Amino acid sequence: MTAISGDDAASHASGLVSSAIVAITRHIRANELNPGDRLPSEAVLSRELSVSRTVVREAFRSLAAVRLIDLSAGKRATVAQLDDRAMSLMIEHGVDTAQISINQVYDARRTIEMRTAALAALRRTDAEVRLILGHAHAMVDNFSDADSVMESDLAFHLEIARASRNPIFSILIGAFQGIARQTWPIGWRSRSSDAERQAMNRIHVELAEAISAGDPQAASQLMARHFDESAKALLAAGIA
Amino acid sequence: MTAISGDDAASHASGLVSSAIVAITRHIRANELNPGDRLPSEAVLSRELSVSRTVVREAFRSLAAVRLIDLSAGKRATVAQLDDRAMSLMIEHGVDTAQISINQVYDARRTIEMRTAALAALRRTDAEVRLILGHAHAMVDNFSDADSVMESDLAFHLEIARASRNPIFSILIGAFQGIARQTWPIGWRSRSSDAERQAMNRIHVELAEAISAGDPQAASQLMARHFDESAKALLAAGIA
DNA sequence: TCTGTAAAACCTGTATGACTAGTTTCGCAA
DNA sequence: TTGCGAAACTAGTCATACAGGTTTTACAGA
Repeated sequence: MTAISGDDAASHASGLVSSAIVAITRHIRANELNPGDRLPSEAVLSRELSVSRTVVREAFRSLAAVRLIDLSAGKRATVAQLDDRAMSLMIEHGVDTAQISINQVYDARRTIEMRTAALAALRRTDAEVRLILGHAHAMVDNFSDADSVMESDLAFHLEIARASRNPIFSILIGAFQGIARQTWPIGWRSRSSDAERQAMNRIHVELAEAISAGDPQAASQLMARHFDESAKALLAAGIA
Repeated sequence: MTAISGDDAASHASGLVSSAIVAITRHIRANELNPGDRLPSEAVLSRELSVSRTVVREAFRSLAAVRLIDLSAGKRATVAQLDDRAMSLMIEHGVDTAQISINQVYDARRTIEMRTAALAALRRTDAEVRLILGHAHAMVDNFSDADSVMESDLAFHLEIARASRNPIFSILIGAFQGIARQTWPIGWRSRSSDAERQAMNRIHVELAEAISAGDPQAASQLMARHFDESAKALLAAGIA
């Protein structure tokens, strides 16, 4: 285990906390730590970096916020597994503060999900196909319960992202779901007839079947169609 | 200005710091704060939430780490503008800890940049076209200086993302550049002849011209070709 | 009345010490 | 050898203090 060097060679960001953050990430890299591995305690770091425990704690909090490390009472900090929590916060903040529009989120999702659908068609396991088909059918079956349909919808898209076997896509799709939960009911209500709603549900089933059949082109095109129709529904409801 | 409620209705995350984070983000939402707007001081929040200043500070650090707020000495915290710093950290951490492969980063970039190229062709201003063409030509002109070519290359892609007018894409492309800086020289060296290198540079010029001409299909296809050839070069260098 | 400036008030960054509560380690006893 | 309990370790939170920025206030001069 390499000792942590206290000097602040990299990073032009000022402040002891920033330096500590750099030192800690360097420690993770230098020792090739993997998710689950433990970091030095606050007391040790505080000594090695010659800063107060306060500074180390704030650095730890910062790293935990971007999900590089996990913190919990009594235990040492550990290297974390990637997840979408931090990214979700950022996206929601962007929308809340009018820096990102709903349409922009939709376009990003469409772009990414056309790809996840194609990759899922190529790479999905049988177990994944069962899950994806299951969510699609659940949407059709429970279509009188909007909330339940929404949750199946979200799970459907996330499962496709997982089947694409690229964690970047999973994280991004996961991060968009907070916003999706806010806009989904609007799209649902703007589809005035049950027929329209079931038509949307049917696209999901067709998409699941394309993935099941291992047809990336069809999967990608169906995903595109799905997003285009959702965009139309939102437009009808006045979402810019 | 609404007062901040101290209760912790939302979020199952335990701990006073997590509660404070929730309370502060709720404050931003409830008061519809925009980038640049000031938050209450640590002392005020500490009083309103009935926690120590330590807790508020750690919450602030967490929010600053995900770039929801800006901190600086003596000044009150302000709502921040979105940028790619936090996302960069996450991506680099994912690669460092073997949770994300270089190929996965490339696929994500390819997916997104095919779209930014198409959108840029549709939406770019004349000023943006000048910048994009400028970067492409700089690559051709300075091609004996690898470092300079790389920086132009990165700036080229980022400018296209900007011209796509979707901040989500800008942030993502920006976030990938840290990794790109690490792998770029490998791809460059694996192109053994100057002819090969200039061929790559020429694709950039053609792409810039497609964007300039307002041809989204061509721009998208050239971007795809560019990534496919880069992937080939990396494959030749043994990057999985 | 308006303006410029200096002092006062305010605010964050960092350090220290203390105490609680959760976790790991280690040695002893069965 | 195993199981258990005490000791050592560790993080969470609080209170306090002070240095060094920043903003506000109030006063003096025009």
